[in-house]
Amino acid sequence: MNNCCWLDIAVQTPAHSGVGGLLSYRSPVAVVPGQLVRVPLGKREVMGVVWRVHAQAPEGIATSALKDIGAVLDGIAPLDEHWLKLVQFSAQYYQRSLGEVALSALPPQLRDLDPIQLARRLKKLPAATGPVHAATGPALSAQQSAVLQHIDQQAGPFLLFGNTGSGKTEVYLQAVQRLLQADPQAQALLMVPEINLTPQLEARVQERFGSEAVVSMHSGLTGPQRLKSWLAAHAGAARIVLGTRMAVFASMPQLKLIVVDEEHDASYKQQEGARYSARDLAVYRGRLLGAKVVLGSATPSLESWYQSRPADDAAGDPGGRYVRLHMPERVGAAALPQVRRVDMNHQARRAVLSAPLLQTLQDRVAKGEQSMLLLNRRGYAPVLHCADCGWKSECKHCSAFRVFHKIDRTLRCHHCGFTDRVPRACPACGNADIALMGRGTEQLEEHLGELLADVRRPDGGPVRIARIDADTTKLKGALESQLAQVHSGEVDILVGTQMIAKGHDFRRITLVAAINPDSALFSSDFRAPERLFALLMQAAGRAGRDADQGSRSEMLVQTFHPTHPLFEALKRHDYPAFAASELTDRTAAGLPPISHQALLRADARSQEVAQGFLSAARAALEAMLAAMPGGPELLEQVSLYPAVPLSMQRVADVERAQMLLESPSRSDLHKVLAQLHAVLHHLRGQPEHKGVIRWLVDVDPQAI
DNA sequence: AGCACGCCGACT
DNA sequence: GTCGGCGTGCTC
Repeated sequence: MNNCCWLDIAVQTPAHSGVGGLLSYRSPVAVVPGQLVRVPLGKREVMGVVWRVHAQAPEGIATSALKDIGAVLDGIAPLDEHWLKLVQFSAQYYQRSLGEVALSALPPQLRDLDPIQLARRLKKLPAATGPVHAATGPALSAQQSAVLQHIDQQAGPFLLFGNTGSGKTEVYLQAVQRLLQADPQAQALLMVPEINLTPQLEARVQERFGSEAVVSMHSGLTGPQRLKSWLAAHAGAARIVLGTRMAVFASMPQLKLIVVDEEHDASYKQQEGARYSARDLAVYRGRLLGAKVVLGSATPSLESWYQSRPADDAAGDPGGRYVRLHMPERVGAAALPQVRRVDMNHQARRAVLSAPLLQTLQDRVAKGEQSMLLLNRRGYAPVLHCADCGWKSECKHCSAFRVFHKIDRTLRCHHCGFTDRVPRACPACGNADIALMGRGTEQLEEHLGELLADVRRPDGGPVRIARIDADTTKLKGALESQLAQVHSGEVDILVGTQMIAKGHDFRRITLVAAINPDSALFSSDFRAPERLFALLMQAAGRAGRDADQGSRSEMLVQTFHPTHPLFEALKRHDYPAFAASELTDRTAAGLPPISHQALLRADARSQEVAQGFLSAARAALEAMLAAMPGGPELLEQVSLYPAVPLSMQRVADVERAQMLLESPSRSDLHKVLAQLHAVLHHLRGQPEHKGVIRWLVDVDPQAI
């Protein structure tokens, strides 16, 4: 056998599996790092990515134990060094195995197809396109031109802080256009938070740059579509890649510009497997490549806002690492809607719709204008309740109430999906009089129909009410068709969850109302106010985007706390004021973005086992650090909190507990996290922790 | 994670 | 007598 070399190869094995690192193989033929290969692993053959190539056999493992690699996928160019580095960084930062991150960043079809099928697929690929011709865009406003000039001249990364309607998308498109003009080989990556938002951006980008050079990457694609997009990007033929968070891992050898639209959106954080933040990885990737990175939002995350703070010489603060660019004006001079707070303390007790809101709704309907009502709770009523014995519609598998859905008379758990028919009488005491508590979108829709039954549209017809939430959009294409109804003016009042506030342009809507936003003001989640503010600002931006309607569009907020600073800032459309007050609170409490957090979570059949595992981990970690050079200093910088149940403690009969790690220093936090694997691996073998189902690490968690 | 091997209950 | 439940252990 002609032994050319020994290889370290990344294969899909999770970090906790005992073979979390790179595996060594022997190769009879020359290969290079980044090459895709098939290798034997146990009884099967899997795909791997060549990470390192050695001329000598590895130490610490018998040469006889090393297997030969299988086929080399030589029809696919090796992944470049930057991609390998991005994956390496992600794996280390988010505490997962290299192979897991590498392989999940590749299209699944690449793993599953055998080499012959793959070769056939490769042959069908379109050839690389020539220079991309861009259609002429609209004339830029002065502030758009100024922002583009900054992006041209400075290194970034940039935080583009621009109101809804200020023309951020046009800035992105022009930035791409300038890039492609300056560098005919260059590629650009545009990310949006949700799959729902890709079609409209896709249409706009294709209209400008043609469809040849544009591909999409998101989880809604079929296997073959995704493979095709990936290969086109990898080969450099796709010059513009549009996608959701997964697209941050797209192989793009000529990547020169990354745009993260609505950068504050929580969807950029992956919530399973490697829990990466695509926004943060975009910034890292940009620095790695020397590519420009533009993060855009009307309500930036406090992380990005803080990171783009100007220097304060008096306080000795050198400022953040991002460049903040501001676009305050709305294109076409459309004013932001006027915000009116309705004090619910002065309304009829338990009224869902206040008198002023009802009156305004009637007026709008009579004038033929559209309204949008936001209620962050789907279903009919959140809880079913027996007044006699106190029974509530709890889910027997989760620590949550099951929600009453009137349409099919079911009680549904929104966490585990457990569903059955609504009981006729109280299951605990037999009382036939069981009552509904609270209101969801389904009930709001029904109530509105009753309350506005006598109101007529200008054409004399009855009010038309539509509801859009996760229940009405489950079927494929349902969201699109419902949105089309709204656009065509068939709908007078749109009721929905936050789903309707995000990104969709409803040009005819002149009234937006938040029905019951108060719970976020007093949530145990410290980011709840930030999310509420972003949601309401975004919803406000939906109203009256047409200039002729802007002057009379308004937003109503029903609240028991009308003087709350959040609503004061909302009334003035003043994100900076809101951010400043939040940052003051966060600083005082030592919370992100001032500090950095990680969560260690354990799942078990019982809460005791889950917490016991975490407590043991905490003790072992402390003992280990105390004995380590530099460890005691680290422990002073990194707080290890006691294990607590998750706020959603039990889901589908699994008890969940977590331990928070917090530090003002990101690097110190990571030094501690680096010790975790060894500790947890050791604990896992002990009999008292046998009941642990799984553990996971969440770095920079989005909710604690 | 897969995928084996391995040792105890209800079926052709 | 076998099919199959998922506990335990290994994968260069």
